[in-house]
This record gives sequence, C-alpha cells and structure tokens, in this order.
Amino acid sequence: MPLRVDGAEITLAEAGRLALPELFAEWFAAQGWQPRRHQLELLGLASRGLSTLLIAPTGGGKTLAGFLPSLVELTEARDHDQNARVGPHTLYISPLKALAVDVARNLERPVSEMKLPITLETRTGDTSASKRARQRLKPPDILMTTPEQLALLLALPDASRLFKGLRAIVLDELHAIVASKRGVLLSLGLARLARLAPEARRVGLSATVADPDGLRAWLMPQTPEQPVLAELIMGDAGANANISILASQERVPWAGHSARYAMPEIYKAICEAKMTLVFVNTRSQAEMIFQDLWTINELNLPIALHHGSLDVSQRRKVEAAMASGQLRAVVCTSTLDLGIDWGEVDLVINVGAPKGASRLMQRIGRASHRLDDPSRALLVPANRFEVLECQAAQGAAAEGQQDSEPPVGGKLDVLAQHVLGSACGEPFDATVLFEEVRSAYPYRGLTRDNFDSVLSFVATGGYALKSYDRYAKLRQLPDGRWRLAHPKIGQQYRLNVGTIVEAAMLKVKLVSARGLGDRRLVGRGGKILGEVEEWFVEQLAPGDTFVFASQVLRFEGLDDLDALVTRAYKEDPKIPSYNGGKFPLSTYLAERVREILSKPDGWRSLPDQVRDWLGVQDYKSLVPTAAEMLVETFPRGARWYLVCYPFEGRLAHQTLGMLLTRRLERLRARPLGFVANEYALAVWGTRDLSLMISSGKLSLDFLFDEDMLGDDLDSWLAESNLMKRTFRTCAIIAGLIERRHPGKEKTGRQVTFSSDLIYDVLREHEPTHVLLRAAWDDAATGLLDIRRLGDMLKRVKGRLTYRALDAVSPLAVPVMLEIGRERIYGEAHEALFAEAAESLIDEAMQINSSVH
DNA sequence: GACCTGCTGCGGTATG
Repeated sequence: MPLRVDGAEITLAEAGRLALPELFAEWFAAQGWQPRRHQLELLGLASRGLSTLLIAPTGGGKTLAGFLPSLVELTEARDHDQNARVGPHTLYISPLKALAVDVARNLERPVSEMKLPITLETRTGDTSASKRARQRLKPPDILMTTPEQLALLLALPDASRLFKGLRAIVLDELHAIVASKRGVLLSLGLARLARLAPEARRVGLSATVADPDGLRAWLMPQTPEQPVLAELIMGDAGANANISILASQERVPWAGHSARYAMPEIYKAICEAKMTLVFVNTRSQAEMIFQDLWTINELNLPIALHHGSLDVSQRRKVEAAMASGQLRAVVCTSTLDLGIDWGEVDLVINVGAPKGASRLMQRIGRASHRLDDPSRALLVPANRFEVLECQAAQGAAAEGQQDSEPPVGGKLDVLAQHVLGSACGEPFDATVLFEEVRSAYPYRGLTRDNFDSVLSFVATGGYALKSYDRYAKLRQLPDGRWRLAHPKIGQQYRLNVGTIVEAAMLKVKLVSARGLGDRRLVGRGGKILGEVEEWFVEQLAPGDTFVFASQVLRFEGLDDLDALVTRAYKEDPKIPSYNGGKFPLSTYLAERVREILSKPDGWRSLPDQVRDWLGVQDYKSLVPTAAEMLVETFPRGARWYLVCYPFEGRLAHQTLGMLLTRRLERLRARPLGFVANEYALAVWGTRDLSLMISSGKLSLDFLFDEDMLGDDLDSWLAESNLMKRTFRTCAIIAGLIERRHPGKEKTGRQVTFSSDLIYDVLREHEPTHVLLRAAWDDAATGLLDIRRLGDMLKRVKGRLTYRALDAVSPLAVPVMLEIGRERIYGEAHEALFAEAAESLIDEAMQINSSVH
C-alpha cells in the first residue's frame, strides 16, 4: 500500500525518516529493519492524540507499534508537564502475567540500546510487596500490568494523583480480553481512567476479528447518543496458511474424540517437521495423546506436555526448552494459544474439532514468526462429523473468514465488584459513578434502576440479606456520597479482586509410601505435580490409578487440600477428568458444515469412508439442505427414537433436549430420555412416534415451535445444579462470598456450601435479587445457549423435513453411540444398555432394507 | 477388548 505525504507517494524508508526521530530511525536501520506501515500510521494518529485499534497478525511488530509513540513522546519530552507528572505516562495491560514480563523484556532492548531516558516496570501478582509499595511512590514511565492490577491500583486512595498524568493506555490481545468477564472489569477500569486522565489515548492490539467496529467502540468512552469509534489500522495480512486435513489410511471412527487411530500418522508428521505444536481440546486428551506418542516414539524425540493444570514451574521448564530449540513437539491445550512466541514452530497439528475458524487461525498463527512465511497446519478429525467440521474450517481459513467472539455485555456481578472497589479510594457520588459506568461500552445500555439495585446490594446485601451485618459494605455520608462501612472491607475487596472463579481444586502431591493395605504408610511431604478438580478425586478410592503430569499415579488418600499420590506401574489407568468450560461449535462453522452437506457435488473432496456414509444416508433417508432441518423417527429394540440435526453445538442441543422431552411428556408421548452431541439430538420413548406423527397426534411444527423457550425453562433451571454453579460464580465475583480471607483459605466445599445456602434463601425471599438475575443472564448466554437455540428455532420454522424410517440412519449413528456413554436426563434410574457399535453401524449402512 | 472430551486466565497491604 503506497504512502502519501502532501499528495506525493513516498517509500516506507522515507516515511520512517519523516515520522521517526533520527535516533529511532538509526536504531531501526541498525537492526536491518524498516519501519512497517502500521507502525508509522499509528505514530501519526497518536501524535494527534487519537485512540486506535491496530489489527495485525503475530510477527508483524505489533507490540512495538503500540509503544513507539510513547517512546517517542517520552524521549522528545513532547509531554509538557513531564516533570510535574507523578504517575506513569503509559499503561500497558496484558491478559497474561508472563506476556507482560516478556513484553517488558523486549522493550528494554530498544530503550537501553538507544539510551532513552525511560523507566519501565511490570506489576503483577508476582511482584514483591516492597516493589509494589515503591511503585506507588515512584512509578515508572511505562507500567506493564494486568486487568486485575489496574482494578487494585484504581482502588487506592491516591488513584487520581497516580493517573492524572497518564497519556497512553496500550491494551494487548484485546480480541481475547473483551470476550470475557475480565474484559468487562477492564472496561470499568478504563471508564475510571477516562475521568482521571481524559487526555490519555488508547491503543488496542488485536488479532483479526469478525467485527472490528465492536472493538473500536469498546476502546472508546461511549456517549448515550451514538457509538464512538476508535481509529482503525489494519496491518498487512501475512501469507496464507497452508492447511491440510489428514487423509488417514485408517478407519475414521464413527464417534468419540480420542483420535487414537491417527497416532502413527501424527508421529510421522512430527518426525518430518522441525518443531511441532500439537493442539488438543482438553487437558485429559493432552495427557492421553502425550502417552500414546511416547509409546510409539521409536526415535526418542524430545516431546513435551503443556496444559493449564500442570504446575507453573513445570510449564516454565517446557517453555524454556521450547524457546531454546530443545524440543521437537509439545502437546498442549489452549495455554499456548496466546502470547509469547516460543521457539521456531514450523508445524501446527490440531487434533479434534477446530470449533471455530478464528480459534484455529490463532493457533495456526503460532507456526510462523515471519510474516511472509506461510504457516503449515495439519487438521486431524477424530470422527466422521469432525471431518466435515475440519473441512468447514479449512474453507473459512482460505477465505479469511472470522468468527471471533463478540465483547461480553455489562454484567451486574462485575459491576458490584467495581462499585465496592470505587468506595475503597475516595467516597463516591452515585450519579457521577452511574454516568461513568455508562461510558464503558459493555454498560452503555445500563438503566439507572439496575445500577441502583446493584448499589443497594453492595451497600446492604439487598432486601433479603439486609439484617445480616456482614453484607452491609457501604455507608452514606451526610452529603449523600458513599464510603466503605469499615476499612476491613477494603482489605477484603483487595484480596478477592478479579473475575476468574475456579472450580474447587486439589493439589496433586507426589509422596512416598511403604507397605500394603491397612499397614500402608504414606508420607506427607513431596513434590506438587499440579492440580485436579475435587470432584474427580472424590470418585477415586485409595489404590486407583490415573494418568497425570505424564505419568501413571496411584491415589493414596487426602491430606487437607492435597491429593497424595505415588508412582504406579499399572496399565489401564483412569484419565484425570476436568469439568472445564466447553467451547461450542461456532455458529459460523455450523453453517459451513450444513453447506458442505447440502452440496453432494462437493463430496468428492471428502475421504471415501465419509462420502460413502453420506451416500447411504442420502439413499436411506435424506441429506438435508442448508436451510432445512431433518427430523427422523425409527424403532429400535423396544423403543422409538426421534433424531434431529440442528448443528448448533452441544449446549444448545442439551437445552433443546430438555425442553423437547417436557413437551413430549405433555403430549403423552412418554419420552424416556435424550442425548445430544455437537451436531444432533436424539430423544426416545416407548410410544410409536412415527404413528403419532402420521396420525396427526403429534405435530412436529408444534413440537419445534419457538414458544417452547417460554415453557418450562425458568422452573427447570431454578431447580438445576447448573444454576447453583452459575450462582456461585456470580456470588464470588460480586463479593457476597469470599474465596480468600485474611489468614485462611477456604476450601471449595466450604464456598459451595455457603453459596447453595444463600441461593435457596434468595430464591425464596427475593427472587428478583441482582445476583439471581446475573446468574440467569450467565446461564442463558453461556451454558444453555438460549439465544442460539432461539435463532435456530426461528431458522427452521416451516422448514422441517421429516422421514419415518424402519431403522437407524447413517447420520444418526454417532449420536446413538453417545447413549450409554453419559448420564442421561430423565432416565437416571433405569439401567441403560450401551449400544453395540458394530450392529448399529451394520444396520445403518445396510442398503437392501426397504425404504419409506 | 475397545472405548473413554470438555480451555484459559488473576489475585493485598501496612506494620513490626
């Protein structure tokens, strides 16, 4: 893209000389670099005090671009009141502590090489208390920190003094942060900064996203009238990624997610590359694949493991080994999605469903540092449906389509935390705070009513909890402003700041043991290997074995918050299981999968086995077009099954399943249970569903009508454990329940217990409590995916295609195989037989049976 | 005997 100055086209080098002070231009030249276009553009906008969103792929000097204007300003003392300034000139916010440290280290080089008169420091939870205290008195020019630390800094009594001189705020990995409650908290911090330092410009650094305007608005203080957008700079796109799908010689499984069939082929790809990242979707799968690779690792390649449940020290070791080029492969989860570029990765393997085009592109981007090198990636589908999903993702990548998550909207529990934090500094005026909060993009639509109920919750606990002293956190001064009820509450706030709420975890401690049975003596001291979720350990009996931290361990017993284990040499261990989040199949990829299905001409590019599968489906039942939804009924054993294919992801299907069974119950169809996967939903019962439909007793249009969302959702949800879990998170974030208290850590069980208790009290006495509403909002957008379900029901209205079949169809096999594998709603007490896979597949693929 | 799903991230301060 040519650059123009006063109408004349100029080269980048010339532009660099124009915009960059000589000192900087020389330094660039000494590196053998030319300033990139986006770096110069950002300099230009920053010099006019404009806030900017910079979207660029990794490896393009994006971070340096973000800091360049600050370095120049600080060097040239364009900043007039520099001597008067007490606080930092530039604030850098990263979602990862390690990234803040890494960026600081990278920035120190130009600063020291050019001998710039600039101080820069990091401040995270790892920073020593003494350094933090010193930083308050004498802050650096550039402070690099996390969203949580910003909240803490803003809660200091001298926050306004500290930030008055702030000139720039750099927000790294913005696309990732806005999609979480951490981003919501950060947006409130930014709104405060906008009041303390109205002149500070913002720089957002982001990967490519689906909707840049959403991020541009997120960056800016909003006014009620119309959205205010930051400037936008698009960095040059990198070379297109070279993505292939594993063409396996093996049989691709009908269901399951292990991808074990492909292990030799994955190993071969690792052997042929210099350095490979193997991304998987879950921690337990990372453990499993790592084990499998080791057993076939004939060449003894150095292969490592990296996921979020491993101890930090273990992870740092792997990272260091990677950076110094000692490893040939790392099996990892999304821990390595973001941040630092570790080493010279030249191949990315993604095992299992990609789930989303943007997520996949982010991962693949890890495979090239240099902009002009195409990244190489290999997708390994774990089952037949995933072949379709991989192809959808491959197509999306080729077209540069994005499906990144939009910013999370204003949450009431996060607001409650912020309101409390606001009172920690100086007393605040409610109306001033309300206006400030509304200038944060996620809260632009917040009503005064909602704000007031949050404020009253923080002040008193709300109507139902008013009589308990401990929930009264604010007092009103005679002039109407609000202050903390007690200084102790400020300390409580600081200890519990942040929006990350973890499941109850136990540390896994490797100890020594002697003897057998009752005489077994187990040591108490040992090395911490990492953490597993409490509920998993609760299922273990002493003597059980499981794989963790890439070794087989024997569970010995509990010691307070530790699970004691010893080394074991048994075969068939249990795999540790974590109850983590679930990434749903993105709507965008779902659409593409439906497109692929609906165009038989394109099936040629699919592997033979997958093509045959779809071919038989087409012959025996039907392969739906992109717009319609296929519903099939068929008998099997003593039951009748109804299978539908919305392709909307497991979460939405679970909710649909729950609602459908309730509706079928009312229609006297006697449903017994349902099971869902990412693509389909199966419901079954004892009555002849085909007959009910053909005789008009059961109308599919009625069954799938959108009004079902109003049906029983509320009553069902209120009773469910899911809602209690969600409430626990909101209650912790809002400060109703403390996770940490001076002097004592709470166990997960204690927290859960008090949370359940409060939940029941509120449900009975104050069903409209802010936190119940917050929890409902989270459940609706998260675990239940109600919006998506609603959109789907709208989409398929009047477009249901129905087939009454004699027997199971090929497309139904994967979801049918899920039966017996998981706990089934509605049929908890009935013993379920798992479907015998072979007979099910034979029946589905038989083509001489009669067809309706 | 084959089969097994479910991510990541942060976190205090004043005083002795």
